[in-house]
Amino acid sequence: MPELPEVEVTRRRIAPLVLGRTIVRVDATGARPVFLTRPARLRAKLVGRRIDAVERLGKYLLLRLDDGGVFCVHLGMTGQLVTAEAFRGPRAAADRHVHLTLGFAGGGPLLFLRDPRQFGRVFGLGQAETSPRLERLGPDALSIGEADFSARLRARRAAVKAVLLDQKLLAGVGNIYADEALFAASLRPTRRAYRLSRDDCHRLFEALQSLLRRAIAAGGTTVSDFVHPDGSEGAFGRQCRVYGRAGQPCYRCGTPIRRQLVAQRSAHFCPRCQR
DNA sequence: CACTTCCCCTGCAAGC
DNA sequence: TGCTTGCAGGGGAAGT
Repeated sequence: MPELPEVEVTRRRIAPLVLGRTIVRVDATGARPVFLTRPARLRAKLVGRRIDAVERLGKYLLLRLDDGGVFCVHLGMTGQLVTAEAFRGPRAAADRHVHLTLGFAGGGPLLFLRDPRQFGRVFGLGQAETSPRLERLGPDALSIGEADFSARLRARRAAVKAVLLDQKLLAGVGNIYADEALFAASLRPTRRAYRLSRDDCHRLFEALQSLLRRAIAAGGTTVSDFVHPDGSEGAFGRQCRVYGRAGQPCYRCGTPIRRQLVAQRSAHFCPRCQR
């Protein structure tokens, strides 16, 4: 599922395709839950606008428009922002999971939002508009400093896994990278955040930073449905140490990896290496 | 306020 | 084989 690295990879790949281009076509298929801004209104906000910047905040993609507005995209769990070359079997027009198509002036490629489970969300903001969804977000996981990270973690009593997943605290971390970072820092997902030592926080911070950067460099993780805009897959999945490995031996000590629900989400960890 | 539980949606795997 | 059931998950809303 797209987390910070996958969204960042998507941002880097679509930026050269859409930057400076003017949107001339917005096809939206029905009133799906993905449209926080209804299709007709979204069309009115986007058609004729030029894309001046492609930014990312946590797991949100922000396409800045030439009138000061912003087109916001969250890929949810199975969302993909892809061009026509990503479609191998059914063409885009016949794909019932394509909810939005953007066409650009001057021969730019079509950009499709495809999302089978429809947990993704799109919305448009006018120049003076703000969104509580964006305002709620904590600092981006790649730009936060260690002192702020530690202070925020230790202010919470919940399980450290649940805290890492809380976007109000830290934006961008999802289930895969939370599990992998906790493994790299030798911390159990169930540890209470406020009981972490300075050294625990230090190791977790370093593990998370390193992990996110390596994942971006590898093109993200293809678990579930994430693909690049051209349909190719991320290569980081092969580097997972615990995620999706329940019952298989820990790469460090051989103990079977355990899966346990934490905050209603499956947590994967090594019961021997992580304390 | 802090934290937990439930729910949206579809594809896939497991069970009968 | 073909059906049903359960599970996966981001994050908002409702509940404790």
